[in-house]
Amino acid sequence: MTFTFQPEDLKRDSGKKMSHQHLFPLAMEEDVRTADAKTAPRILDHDKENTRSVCLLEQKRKVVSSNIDVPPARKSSEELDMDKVTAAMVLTSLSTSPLVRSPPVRPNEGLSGSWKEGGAPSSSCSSSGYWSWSAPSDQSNPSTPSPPLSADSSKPFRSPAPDDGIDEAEAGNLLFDEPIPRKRKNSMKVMFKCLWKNCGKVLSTAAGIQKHIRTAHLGEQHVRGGVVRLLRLLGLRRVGDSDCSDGEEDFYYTEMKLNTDAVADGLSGLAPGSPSQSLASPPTFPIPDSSRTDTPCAKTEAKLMTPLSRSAPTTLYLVHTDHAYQATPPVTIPGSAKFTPNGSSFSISWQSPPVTFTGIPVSPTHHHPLGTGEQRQHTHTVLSSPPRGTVSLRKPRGEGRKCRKVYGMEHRDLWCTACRWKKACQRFTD
DNA sequence: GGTGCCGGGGA
DNA sequence: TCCCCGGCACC
Repeated sequence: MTFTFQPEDLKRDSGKKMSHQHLFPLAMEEDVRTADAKTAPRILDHDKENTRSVCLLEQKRKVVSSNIDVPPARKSSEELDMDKVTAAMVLTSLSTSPLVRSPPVRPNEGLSGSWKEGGAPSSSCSSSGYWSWSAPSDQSNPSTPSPPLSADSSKPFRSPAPDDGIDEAEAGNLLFDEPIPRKRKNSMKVMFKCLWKNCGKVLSTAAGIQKHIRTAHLGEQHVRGGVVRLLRLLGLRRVGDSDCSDGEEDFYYTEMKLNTDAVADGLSGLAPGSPSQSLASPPTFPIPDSSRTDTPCAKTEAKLMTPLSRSAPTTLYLVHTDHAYQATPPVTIPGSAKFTPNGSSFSISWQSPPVTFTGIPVSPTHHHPLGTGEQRQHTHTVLSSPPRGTVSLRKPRGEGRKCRKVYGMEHRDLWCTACRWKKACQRFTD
């Protein structure tokens, strides 16, 4: 696969090579030293230049090979550095605000690569041009769908993190959403990915990922810093946090911007539910092939909702709660999310009301003495029908016999006035 | 098509 | 305010 960014990359590489001498004199010195050690006895200026040029060539080769895709064999040589790289990358991503972070500005760009969608290609991916491709197509032709995803392009967008299996699964999942460029504009979501080795869990909230890291990786001794962390999560992040008694987990997760469709389509298997995640973190289910299916996104974060199908429950929920007379919770979301409740199902304690997603649509529990069936049906109609333009809060039709039925047309004078006037019957009220 | 009833209009 | 009716939704 060829990338449109390659010229820029090459130019950048050349520029980097030039700047490399100035910006990283130590490395140059080291190279020169090693070269000098080899050719020390016969040091001449000309020889120096030669060795320097050789070093430049080598260095250029290094830089290029670190920026442009390298076959996977490269990983073995650099795998030991990945932890450092990952740590640096996480530091970078943490030191910048997730909202204003600009992908191209990134130290360690050559090695770590910006594995966000807009940045340089990831060095660990043999064909990572997908995300980088989408960026120009975003600008030039926003309505164009993403390029044909060939089979070998299924390793997009990925971090150089060591956990490749999970990343591949996740990346493959992220590929399933088609026109990423357009959707990314209005439906980006920041996810948090655990960078712990062989973990790679992705949660939708920092709290969730921190808790995950804390509990799953760092151990429980960090719970004591929960207050500090809570303050930080409440917007006081990294303020007064200098003692570093806590927050160690910050270095084990990173943020990544995801398309919400990708999230919606593929997030379900990502977060192995630490059951006390915050409300935004999606519950997960064991997916055997690590491919993501629908996620039960019946949560408050509308950002995670797919605009079409998955927004329906939310919309219904909102519409539903708008009508106060419909006292029942929106549990009759008609087959919206195909929950596959495993044994423990999940009664996540997020605020979305008493929904215990057991997979069975719960019928409203009105206590109408007579006419529960009709009432229920009416409620269902309200829920399943789109919000009408004409808000006709038409009263549900009374089920009892009315004057018309009781007395018949021939005894219309016996009707109640309302019935005579074609109004709601006042005699046989429901 | 029958029925309930909302919305509107005329007196 | 009373009375009537068109029209709509539901059955």
